[in-house]
Amino acid sequence: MRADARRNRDKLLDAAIEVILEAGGDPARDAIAARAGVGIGTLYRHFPDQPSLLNAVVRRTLERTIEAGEAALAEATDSFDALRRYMHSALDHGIGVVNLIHPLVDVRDPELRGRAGSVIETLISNGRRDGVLREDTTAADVVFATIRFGRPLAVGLSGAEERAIAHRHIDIYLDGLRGSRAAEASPSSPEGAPSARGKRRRK
Amino acid sequence: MRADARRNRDKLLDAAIEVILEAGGDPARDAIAARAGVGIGTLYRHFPDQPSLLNAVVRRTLERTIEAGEAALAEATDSFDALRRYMHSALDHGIGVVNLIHPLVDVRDPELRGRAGSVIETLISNGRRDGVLREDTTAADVVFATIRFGRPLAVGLSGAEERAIAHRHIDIYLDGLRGSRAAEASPSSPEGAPSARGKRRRK
Amino acid sequence: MRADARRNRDKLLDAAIEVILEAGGDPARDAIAARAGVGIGTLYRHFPDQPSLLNAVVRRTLERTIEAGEAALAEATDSFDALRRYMHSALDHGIGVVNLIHPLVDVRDPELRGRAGSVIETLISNGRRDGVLREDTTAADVVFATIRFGRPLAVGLSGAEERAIAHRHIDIYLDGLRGSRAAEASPSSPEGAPSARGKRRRK
Amino acid sequence: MRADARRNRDKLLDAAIEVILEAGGDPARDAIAARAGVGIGTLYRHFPDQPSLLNAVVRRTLERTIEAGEAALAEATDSFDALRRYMHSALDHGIGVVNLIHPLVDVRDPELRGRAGSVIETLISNGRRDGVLREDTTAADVVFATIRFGRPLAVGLSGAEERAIAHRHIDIYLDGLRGSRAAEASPSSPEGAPSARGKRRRK
DNA sequence: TATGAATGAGTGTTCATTCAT
DNA sequence: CATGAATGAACACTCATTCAT
Repeated sequence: MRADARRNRDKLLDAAIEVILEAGGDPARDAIAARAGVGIGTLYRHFPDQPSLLNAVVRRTLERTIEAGEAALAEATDSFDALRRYMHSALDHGIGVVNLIHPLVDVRDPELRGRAGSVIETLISNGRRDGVLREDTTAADVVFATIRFGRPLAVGLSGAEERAIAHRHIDIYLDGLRGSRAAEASPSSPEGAPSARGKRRRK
Repeated sequence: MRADARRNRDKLLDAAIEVILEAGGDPARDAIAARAGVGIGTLYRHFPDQPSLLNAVVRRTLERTIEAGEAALAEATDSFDALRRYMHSALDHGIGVVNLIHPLVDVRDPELRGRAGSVIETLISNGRRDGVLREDTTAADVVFATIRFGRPLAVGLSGAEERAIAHRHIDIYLDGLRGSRAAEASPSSPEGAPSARGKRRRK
Repeated sequence: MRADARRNRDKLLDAAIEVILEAGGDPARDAIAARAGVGIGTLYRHFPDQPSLLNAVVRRTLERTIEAGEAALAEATDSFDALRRYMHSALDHGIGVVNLIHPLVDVRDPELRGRAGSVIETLISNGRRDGVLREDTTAADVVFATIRFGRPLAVGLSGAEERAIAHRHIDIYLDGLRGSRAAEASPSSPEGAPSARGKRRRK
Repeated sequence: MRADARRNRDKLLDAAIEVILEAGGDPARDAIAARAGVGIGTLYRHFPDQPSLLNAVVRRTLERTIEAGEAALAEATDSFDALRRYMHSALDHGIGVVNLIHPLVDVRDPELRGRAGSVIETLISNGRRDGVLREDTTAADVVFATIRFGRPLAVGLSGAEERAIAHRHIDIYLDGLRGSRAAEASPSSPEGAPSARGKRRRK
């Protein structure tokens, strides 16, 4: 691939992430091309259809998120701190796009999925081993929640406000994931209730 | 207003809420009309432009949510339970639409805003007074979070899975909102609440 | 026909003439009904389809115009004055609607056509007999021109300005229809010009 | 601008003038696009909204009309002939569109307005200087009348019949604008009539 | 009989995608 | 390869007409 073509491809992906995080999951094509400073034809040359563009966007975001998780595992002072670093980093890397555009996306790459799953599992199992996470913590509690906190609330807040609120929500949520206190505080634990309730609640 | 016109208006609002929660914040007009079982012209008679429809949707959702909050304050066994009931009810009443369509909406009714603010403030101040919420809990910690948990993740999950995950996330988040004394304050955990709540919550 | 029904019919016709002269030849139905102060259903009861409404409008206008012509013949001081009175009266009676809506109208009533034709022919033949109209004056020179001057210019002028301009144009045009002067004044007649011009003009 | 784009723009303007003169002032967009032989999207690319299209149409017509007037001033044998050439040319160049679509149009270009006004004023002042126009001739007598004669009567006449009638009406009207003989021909002028008439006529 | 709500075909406009330059 | 003009299907909206109240 020629150098200029590679450069255009990168500009397009960056532009797509920006536009998606600003305007939602169904980005206007010319908006992306205009943001990237190229013609609409160039966008279609690099990404002939919608899935190919969105897949590339998700892939780029996932790669960055996984790297953030691996770094967190390597650098964190303890296993709770590792999870915390991971979730905040994912937010900063735009993990929200995954959710927004997912219906149209199909990232199958086994290597990528493997690394992503591995990072999450390690974060959770370390936390449970060290007694800093609830015993019943699942991957869904981390993955889906991270995606949820990455989505813009889109209520007219500035980007800075959005980010501040999201980080705050993550901190509170992480506190809810702590095992120790929950375990101590509720010896006659209500743990069974939620799942039971869940079953009854769904129609 | 004629009886049939009122009926159609209600059908349209219900349909709009359904479609918005399924398909996102910019619902296709014919989809709403078709869902309501009326012609497209009828939709435009009742809601001549997009803001008027979305405002009505938000208003209806807010009214229901406020009522749920007032009921929670009246019926809850303790102030943490009241907040818990409120957040789960808001989710069940489709609070997520508020977020999704907010950019186009402008609900100014002071009476409604007053009631909404009053419910939230009471829930939080009661909780802090009783030492079951973090000292630094703010309205934003409740309002924005409730909206966030109300939004569909839209990752190809069924409606039932969506709801189960959202309720689970709320429970974890609520645990994170517990104050320092929460551990001491709730040794006799609120076993009854969940099942009772569960029954009341289903429509 | 009940008295109130007759009243509604009249109100609708008056409203239709007003709306047509203001907004052009394709009047919006609800605008007419609203102007008349009745429901849209009432309009359709009286005039089940477009032609029936427009025919009634044209008929009413023609009747008034014919009466004006007959009065002009009876009261005028001379035959040129009769024609002048007729054209100005036709303008005041809204003759412009005839032209605007004609494509959709089909006034066949032989009696009406007979009276209309008779008035015009008498006006012209009297004028030629008295030497106050060009020898070559035809019915088309009067009928089509009268319609033309009755049409609003619609260039943002007020109703009063419109009427003033139209009456002024009629006076000038009538002067052009005078016979004596034309005959004497253009001995080196411009007759050749039109044909020569005609050749150049047609593409 | 690319050569093909320029070509399409011209085709669209020509088509718009044709359609407007045939069908009236609110031309159907697909009709224009179809007449021009392009897609509807192309029309919107060149003229994103109605005013921009109609402005371009008026501008083109005005330019042609002004050129016709300048040519008439340069080539005419006398000052009455110049005015006659101008009015007939304006008709041939579709001056009628100005009137039909004016409410939606806003041609502000000072240079264009200046040239247009200058041509008209010169035509009239020359005519008055040479004694071939009524002393009280105004620009409105020429401009508005020219527009009026340019409008189709739309009474089911063919294009050729329309044009023949309009040119005939112009010739008669021009005769009415002659000054010298008007004074001589109507010594017992009907001056009283207009005002008396005026009283009766105004409501 | 009058009313105005409901209908849906028709028209206006946007935007994803193709293709000539 | 890059560009941006052209295309037309899809969606938004209006309004003539019908019909329940």
